[in-house]
Amino acid sequence: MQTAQCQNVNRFYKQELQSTVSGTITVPIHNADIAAVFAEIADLLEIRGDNPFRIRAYRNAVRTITEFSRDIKTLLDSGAELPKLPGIGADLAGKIHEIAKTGDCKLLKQLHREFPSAVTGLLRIPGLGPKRVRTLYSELEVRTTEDLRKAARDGRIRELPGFGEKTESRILRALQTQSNSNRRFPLAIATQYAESLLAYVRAIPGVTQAEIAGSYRRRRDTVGDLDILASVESDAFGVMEKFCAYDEVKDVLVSGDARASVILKSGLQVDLRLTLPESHGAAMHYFTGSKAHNIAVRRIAQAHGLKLNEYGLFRRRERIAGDTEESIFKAVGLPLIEPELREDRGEIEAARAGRLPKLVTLDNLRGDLHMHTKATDGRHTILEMAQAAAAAGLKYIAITEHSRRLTVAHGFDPRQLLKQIDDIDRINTKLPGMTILKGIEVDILEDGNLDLPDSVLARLDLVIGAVHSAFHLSRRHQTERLMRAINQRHFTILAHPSGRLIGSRKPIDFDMLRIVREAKKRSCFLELNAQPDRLDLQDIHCQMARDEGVLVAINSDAHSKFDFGHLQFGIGQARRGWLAASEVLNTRSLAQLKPLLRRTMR
DNA sequence: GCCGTTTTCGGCCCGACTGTTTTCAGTCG
Repeated sequence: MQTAQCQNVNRFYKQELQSTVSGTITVPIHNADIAAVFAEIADLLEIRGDNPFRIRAYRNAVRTITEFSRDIKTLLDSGAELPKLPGIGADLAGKIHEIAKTGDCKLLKQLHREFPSAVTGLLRIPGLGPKRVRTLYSELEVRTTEDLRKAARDGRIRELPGFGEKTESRILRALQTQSNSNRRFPLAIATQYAESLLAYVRAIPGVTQAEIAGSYRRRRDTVGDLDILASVESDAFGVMEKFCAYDEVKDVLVSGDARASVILKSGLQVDLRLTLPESHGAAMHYFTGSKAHNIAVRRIAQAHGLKLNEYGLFRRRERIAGDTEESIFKAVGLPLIEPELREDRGEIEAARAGRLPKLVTLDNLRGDLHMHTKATDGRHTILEMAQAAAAAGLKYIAITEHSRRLTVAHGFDPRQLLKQIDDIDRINTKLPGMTILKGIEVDILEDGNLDLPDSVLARLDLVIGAVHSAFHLSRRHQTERLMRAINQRHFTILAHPSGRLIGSRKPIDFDMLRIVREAKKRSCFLELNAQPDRLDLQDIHCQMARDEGVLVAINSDAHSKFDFGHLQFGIGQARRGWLAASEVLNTRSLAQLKPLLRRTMR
């Protein structure tokens, strides 16, 4: 049966290769492209001064489409209906069809006749919103940041109604630092700045407690800024001044009684909000977000005749909840929703129905199935890695070196791998309480074959397959490559499935749902690689694996004995993907794990 | 432009800070 399947995949794959070679190339339209059209429409409508709710509808659609896990164009091309998506009505659905079909949108073209596309770029400049951009364009014909710089330098901006000298110089300053302003920091990097700053804030006299809220608390893979929330005694004095005097502060953007924003020398923006203890829970909820989640919860409050803001939950003037987050949720009839779930991706409905998952925690992990040693591109020996893993509370690990194709990493050939198998057998006899499994991170070649022969792979406990080359292949080609890899006889886990590197490399293009379903069929697993610049699977794909019943392995991909700390970031991402401990492969005991890895079962 | 625990029309989340203003608009989160 396996052979027949492989042949099918093989045939399909070759057809795909031929069609690629014969040059029938059409510009692919991805969900991101459709979302980008709607985002530009929203920007231009806003500059035009259109109905704010119409604009919001486009912005909501951007989010919905970006997070929709299936490729819309592929879906529509296959003849399937566009499923009913929240916030997408008849009109927007029509435009989605239009964009998927033609790559363009009449409304956008029409807007371009009123405003050049470039003006939307001006909205990214801090201090410039739609009204000012419109004024700049209509009064001074400012279209680009270059036009803007010139107008500011010439002193023409200060003359405009509603503008002034300060606004003009602020624009000039913003233009100088613009390259940094939209930068998002990987969570692990932000963590380094956050922890020492938080300790500093906690030590300011008058501060009774301080926490980090925002996307940091929701464990997003990157954060745009840090939101620190500090409860202060009612007579506290000088807290803001102390905060702004922090050693690493480069620039103070705003500073009032309740709120201050600063830029650190690293470029990271930090907002501090002060709150009184009775409002701490309300403020934590409010500033943890996400925005979409907050709006949804506020709507529920409204439906109960209540008003929710960062100070509490109110019935008319009376505060009825707010000291803890739990009190807020309870008062609107919901159980506490974990921060990682607060994205308005169904968590409120699940909470209502009592279907919230009990999310996996770091303590649940019993093993780590992906790491390297100094034999290839790691820094420590097998024994050192095993000891560090044991110290981190793990019961088993798998050593998974690169394969020969990855020469830069000194990947193993069959002979080297066989020698390591012997080494591990020897070391295993000396390590009570820790088991080392024998594995490999074998390259998935461009044709979907693996970089080492079955005869060698058969000797291992697990085979992790990974893409390290040919990132550019077409969606169809890439999908078939991965399908073929998963169907290899000894394949166990698909490592860092999308290959993305946060901030530097886009994910490869493939049909994730097809791969997830194939993994299910073949009793394979998907990895959530916990390296801070990977965090791959992404959250929504964890959710997809969960929905399809495929277990996810949360692995450190450690290249050093100090890298087991990565696992906390993997856990954060897994929690964002709704995963419970039972849905994570390496929460299993070794005895439970082994049968799952045994390929003879397939 | 979407949507319905009161609704197919009339709503649509809420407040702080700044600068340019003399009471508020614009921006931001």
